Amino acid sequence: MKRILIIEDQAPMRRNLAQLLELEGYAVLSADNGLTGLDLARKERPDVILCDVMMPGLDGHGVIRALREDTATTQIPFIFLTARGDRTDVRTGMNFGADDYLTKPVVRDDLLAAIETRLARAAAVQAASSHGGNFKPDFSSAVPLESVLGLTPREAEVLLWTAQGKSNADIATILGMSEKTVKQHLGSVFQKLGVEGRTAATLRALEILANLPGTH
Amino acid sequence: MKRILIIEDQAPMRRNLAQLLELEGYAVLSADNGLTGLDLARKERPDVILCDVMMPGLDGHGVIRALREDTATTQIPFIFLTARGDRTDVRTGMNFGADDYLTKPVVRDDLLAAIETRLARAAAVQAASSHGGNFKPDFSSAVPLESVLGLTPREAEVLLWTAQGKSNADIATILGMSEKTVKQHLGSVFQKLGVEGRTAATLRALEILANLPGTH
DNA sequence: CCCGCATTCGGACTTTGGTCGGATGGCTTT
DNA sequence: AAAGCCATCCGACCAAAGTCCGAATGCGGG
Repeated sequence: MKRILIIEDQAPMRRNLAQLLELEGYAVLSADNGLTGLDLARKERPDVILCDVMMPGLDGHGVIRALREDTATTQIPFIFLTARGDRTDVRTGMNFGADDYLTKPVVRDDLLAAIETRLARAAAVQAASSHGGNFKPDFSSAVPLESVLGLTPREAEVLLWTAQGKSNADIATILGMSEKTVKQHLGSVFQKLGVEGRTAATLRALEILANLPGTH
Repeated sequence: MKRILIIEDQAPMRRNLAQLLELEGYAVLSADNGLTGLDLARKERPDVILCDVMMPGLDGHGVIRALREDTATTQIPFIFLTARGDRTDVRTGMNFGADDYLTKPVVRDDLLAAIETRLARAAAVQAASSHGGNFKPDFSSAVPLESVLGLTPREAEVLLWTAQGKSNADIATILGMSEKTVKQHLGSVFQKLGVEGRTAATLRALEILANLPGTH
């Protein structure tokens, strides 16, 4: 079940929204001010956040700014609620990284449509990144292995080819060395990584090569 | 350099936007109608799309609907341009999954702020999914290997343990069979996957085990 | 200059991985 | 019921991987 966080200082409006969403099958969390809302968002990581702009203390803009600064909450869809016709408010909110806004009084259909759209969008992004081609180790450079695992340049090169499924003989040809030397280097690698066998070493290498930033 | 696609049927407005953005250091692509815009978006995968709503033929809503249906373009930030005060247009656009909107006439600062915000947001999402521990193969079940690679249950189990760096002897103990049998199954696996050696097979297995959806 | 280190290679050996052929039992097809 | 397919299993044999010696080269810093 999807979880929605409502941050709204006016009690009747807050209860209205909560009731409406609960009837639609959402799990609702509520906060009556920016600070406790921010706190709840960080702790609970809701699927969508609904937040009023005008609030005493920490207002909606402050809330989203704080959320967007934290990598843990930065991708949570954020919809804010604003008074009708206040164009500047809307723009500043969107420029802080909000995903949508709704003008008060909130119409039921608009609210539900906005929430569902943002949920669908978040799901699409997630699916694209976790399903599509997420596992793409970068075999273009041995440097990361060298620095992260504390290997020598040559050892790192040998491991790089090993992690691509090459045999010792192949690697010897590729790197222009004797097969004995390949074995020698691999032996050092095994020792430094504390593993036995090339497959275990490959796993360690892939952990690094597949988690590199900026490989797109 | 970031690439921006402008879809706008009115030539003066289109040229204005293009010039402004080029001065800011963006690479600009232009289209004067929905269809060619859609085509360009699919081929070029720009970093941001700027699109007018009112256009003869395929309008802005049609464009975004088509883009959101295709997984390749679904996460491209989409900002649409609308005539002032047309609240319904804005809402339907947002409900199709647009990321922001701007009211015409477009103010320079609003435009740049909106673009930068969406770029930053896309970058944040990307960083979160491709940087933090992305490589987490799920070794809890052999079924995916079985179905995706067309292996028998036993073969899939053997491959599952092989991909975790276990030796044939270990696997024999774990699965309660002779080491010879482990070898036999692995041989079949190699043949079915068209690979030589356990490390190459491990890579193929990880491609599947690390890309499974819903492992969060 | 000498020491440490990375890199290179060799021989001889043990262990592991991989292939080939053969056997069993369950299952469907004829 | 017989024939065939397939998954599972195993033994013997050969090839590759990995280990334990030793040793040569070249490069940088105390």
